[in-house]
Amino acid sequence: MEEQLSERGKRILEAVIEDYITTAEPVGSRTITRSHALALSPATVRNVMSDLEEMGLLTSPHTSAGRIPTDKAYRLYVNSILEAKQNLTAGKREEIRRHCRMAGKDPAQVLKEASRLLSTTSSYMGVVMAPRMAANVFHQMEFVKLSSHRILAILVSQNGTVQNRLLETEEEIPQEDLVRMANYLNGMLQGLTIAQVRERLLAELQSEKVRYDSLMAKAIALSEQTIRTDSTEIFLEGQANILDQPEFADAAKMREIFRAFEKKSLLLDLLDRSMQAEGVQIFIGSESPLLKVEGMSLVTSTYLTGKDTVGVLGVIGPTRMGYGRVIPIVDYTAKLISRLLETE
Amino acid sequence: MEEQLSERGKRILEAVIEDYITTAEPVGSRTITRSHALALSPATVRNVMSDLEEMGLLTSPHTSAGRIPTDKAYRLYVNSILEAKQNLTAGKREEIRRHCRMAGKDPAQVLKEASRLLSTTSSYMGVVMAPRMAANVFHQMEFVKLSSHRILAILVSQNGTVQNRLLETEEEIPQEDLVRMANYLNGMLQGLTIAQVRERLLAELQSEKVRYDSLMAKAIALSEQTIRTDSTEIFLEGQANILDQPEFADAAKMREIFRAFEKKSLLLDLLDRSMQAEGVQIFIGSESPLLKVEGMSLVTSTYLTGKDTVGVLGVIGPTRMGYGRVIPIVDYTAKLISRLLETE
DNA sequence: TTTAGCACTCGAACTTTTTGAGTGCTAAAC
DNA sequence: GTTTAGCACTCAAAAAGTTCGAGTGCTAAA
Repeated sequence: MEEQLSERGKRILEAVIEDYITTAEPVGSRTITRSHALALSPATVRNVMSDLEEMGLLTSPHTSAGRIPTDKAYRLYVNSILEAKQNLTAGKREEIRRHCRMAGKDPAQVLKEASRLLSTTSSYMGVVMAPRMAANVFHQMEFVKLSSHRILAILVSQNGTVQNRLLETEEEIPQEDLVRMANYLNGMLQGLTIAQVRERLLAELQSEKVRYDSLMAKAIALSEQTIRTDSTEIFLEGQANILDQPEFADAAKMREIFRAFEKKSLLLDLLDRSMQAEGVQIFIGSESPLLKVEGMSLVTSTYLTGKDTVGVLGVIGPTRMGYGRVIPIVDYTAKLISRLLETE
Repeated sequence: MEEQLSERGKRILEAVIEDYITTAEPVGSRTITRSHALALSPATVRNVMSDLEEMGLLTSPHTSAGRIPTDKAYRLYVNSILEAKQNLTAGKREEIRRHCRMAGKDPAQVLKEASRLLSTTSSYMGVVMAPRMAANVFHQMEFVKLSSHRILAILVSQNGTVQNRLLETEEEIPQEDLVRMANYLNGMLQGLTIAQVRERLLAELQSEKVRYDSLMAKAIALSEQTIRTDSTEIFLEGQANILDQPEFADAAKMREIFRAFEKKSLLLDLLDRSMQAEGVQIFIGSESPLLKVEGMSLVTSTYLTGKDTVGVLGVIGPTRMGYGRVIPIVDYTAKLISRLLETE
């Protein structure tokens, strides 16, 4: 631990990690000398590996097996060793762009597609957290009368997000009243964020002015109902991909993972956390309670609309994940999505 | 085969099936005499079971194991033996109703919720096929201008289904033109089904009248773009539930199942097929190519809006499924959904 | 400092043995 | 003619025992 890692140590650690990433088997000293053209004998490598184990970077599942990297080793790997390799080949870029036919899709569809995209290109799980509704900018509201007592309220945000809600009314409201209500609201709420809209509506409900105008009171009540929901959506795609990972081959483990990701609240916490900082972030196994148990890692990046960070997306895979491959994928996808969501 | 099934044979077959459903283990003659209070010795039961095997209703995985029902036996079971037990307890009904907070949800959300509901109450997979968009009745169309070259087209059906699409336009279209376009279309398309709308739009595109009115031509082109998509949506929920089924304990099998249900086209075929007949239908293992390989069964029921069968929902589980429990769940849920989707 | 050599370890894979649930058949009992 | 007790037989699954080999740590020589 205290001793600084030598250049040679680094190279060998890197070799162990990379072998382990591809094979999922404990790596022995022989294997390394063969595959990684180091001019060293297995015995020497063994000595170094022994040092690395001392430092808490490697462990062996049992005496007579090879060694596997610890979470600490992965952390070191992604922080310092991996640095240089972060650009995507033109081919991969093309592949990502080709895969994503986003024309004519509204934001929710774009994000879902992005999640699928992340999962297929990485061959792990793709995850996208949608922007909080509250941060969207109100554009316009519409009341569509479906039948005498049923009204469909449609809320359109500046970025093209549509939210709708069926409302049942006590008494029938004539069509022209609905139009007037919508006009009134649209005038009042133009350009506010949804969060501000919510505040405004609540304030308005109290005000004198409204109390004497029953139509406007109704308008506000209806729109308040429409806007009430605010669950942050998470798109999680490609869960079947992790079935192919050898470390999850046994049924019990699989079940555990599926259950863990079924309730999305823990995942939400984690994604929220990764929204604090901008750009690519990596959570490795034990660094998060959700990932720890299952031996998973998460690579995320925030995405923007305009200049504001609004959401986060990423890839979830085994701790033994091809970070060098996944990081640029996540990075590039985030930038792509940011561009697609631009409100122009 | 040729010999008709005796009353005693029926009772024993029923016993085998019910035991097998609960334990997932081959059932032996001893077990039956103990658990099912038949006044018979194991030896007698053995003779009868031997007959049943002859008839192709039972098989044994190997000589010294108990017996398991064949698909043919399940078929017989659900057709003739099960009949009487098809009503749901009040408690279960209450549970289903309680689970489903549908207030204010549009049809798509209702259906998704229904699928989840089916999966949790049955503890298998829930599946719902949404009504074909083409069968919906056009209610109104709206063009919302988001920015100079981006228009959000919103299509509302009579039943509250909302479909929207972002359109990029070459030149800027003024707000009042958008309103006029919408009015024109709404007048023209009122009350048609979406299928008819599509035809009408294509016909209109050809017509003389439109050719000289560029605004209307534009309107029709835009709405035609909006309406173009027609993929039938399928909501499949609770896939994690099948992880708990002992017959799928090994990883390879699991993977196979997940892969099979990932591409939904085969499932779509099957669901389409079950829409031919009204009410509850059951597909057992070998009766369908999709289910055969994985040893699964499907219990479906059609649901209606008004008097028209519009969609189908159901439960997918192992062939060894608690049919007696699942059938009423599916039946009741279908009726519930039909009621919720009523357009009044 | 590096490396060849060697005894040692220990899980994985394979083989053998044991166990017991379950069968089919026969002959006696009802 | 059914039904049942009795018994030899079967065969997968579990348990116990073997073998195998990748990999280690240590020592001593290069």
